[in-house]
Amino acid sequence: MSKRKVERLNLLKFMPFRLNRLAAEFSTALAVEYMARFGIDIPEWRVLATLGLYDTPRSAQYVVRCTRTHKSRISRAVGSLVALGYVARAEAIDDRREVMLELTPKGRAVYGELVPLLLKREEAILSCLSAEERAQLDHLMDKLEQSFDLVQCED
Amino acid sequence: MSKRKVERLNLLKFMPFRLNRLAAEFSTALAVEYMARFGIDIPEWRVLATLGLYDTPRSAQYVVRCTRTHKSRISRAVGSLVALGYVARAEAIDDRREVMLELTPKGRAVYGELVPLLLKREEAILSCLSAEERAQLDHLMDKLEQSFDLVQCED
DNA sequence: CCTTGACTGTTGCAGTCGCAACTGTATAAC
DNA sequence: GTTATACAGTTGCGACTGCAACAGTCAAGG
Repeated sequence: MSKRKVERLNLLKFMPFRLNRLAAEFSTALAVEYMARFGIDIPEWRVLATLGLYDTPRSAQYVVRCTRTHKSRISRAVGSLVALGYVARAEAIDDRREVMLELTPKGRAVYGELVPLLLKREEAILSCLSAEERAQLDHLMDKLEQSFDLVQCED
Repeated sequence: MSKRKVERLNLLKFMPFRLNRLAAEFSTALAVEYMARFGIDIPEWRVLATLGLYDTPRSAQYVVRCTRTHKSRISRAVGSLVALGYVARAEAIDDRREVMLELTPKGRAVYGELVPLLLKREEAILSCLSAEERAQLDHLMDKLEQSFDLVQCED
């Protein structure tokens, strides 16, 4: 009796594994656009993307919340971007603990050049899905993100 | 003239970013099950899962292909698992370059204990989706994986 | 004012990762 | 048999990451 059959798990059907693989592949496919061309990596791209979305300076803390990336990672990414001349640091006037960040003209130029390339790449990858499937994907991501409380990024 | 409006990109709607975040959150939520309890990390879990699916030994190279994880990472993960007594290494008879791997009884016990826990966790996280939505998710992942050629893992 | 606690951003440190070089083995060509 | 090429797995090394400790700043309470 007993000796129940062992429950098995197919890694290829296991969602966290699949998501990790897909995310890694997706990122790698896009990274070629900014890695070599502009000398920036993923965390740096995230800072660039966050700052590029607005026309007014944002604090580092804001970037941390928006990108859900660890503050040490953001801090170092900002350091690199400043060294590259893409981002300028300035003290905040109202709260001198904060570091206000904004894109330099050079940084804006890179942003303006990079965004269409990345959107085109994303589009190319998602082109294996129909319009309806893409809407589904968007919807599913929304729901999963909400269940993880990943959505807060107030303006 | 000119000075076209700069195309912008909302990171929160950008699929590679969303996938990365979701994958990280998903993995973290599951990692608590095996990290503390059995002292293994993600690459080690992948090896365990691959070997646990079958009753016969597999080569390290097989695990590499199946998990799409770099061979150095697999090599080190196997080292840890051997040290923990979960996995046994043996030379292959037909090709002495290969290292054949199989779970020890202790490793099988861990696998048998771990799998239900992980499936339960996965289930809990995906429970925010309806049955239809889950089928959609599965289908979308399949299509995206195929477009990346992530599917090959022959038996 | 002064103390306490909280918050922002930086940095030292230890752990992890991927690349590339290396060892040992197999296979093919001669 | 010998040589050359290809492959499996390991390991040293440099790069990156997160954690925790830290310095500087702010706000509240006595």
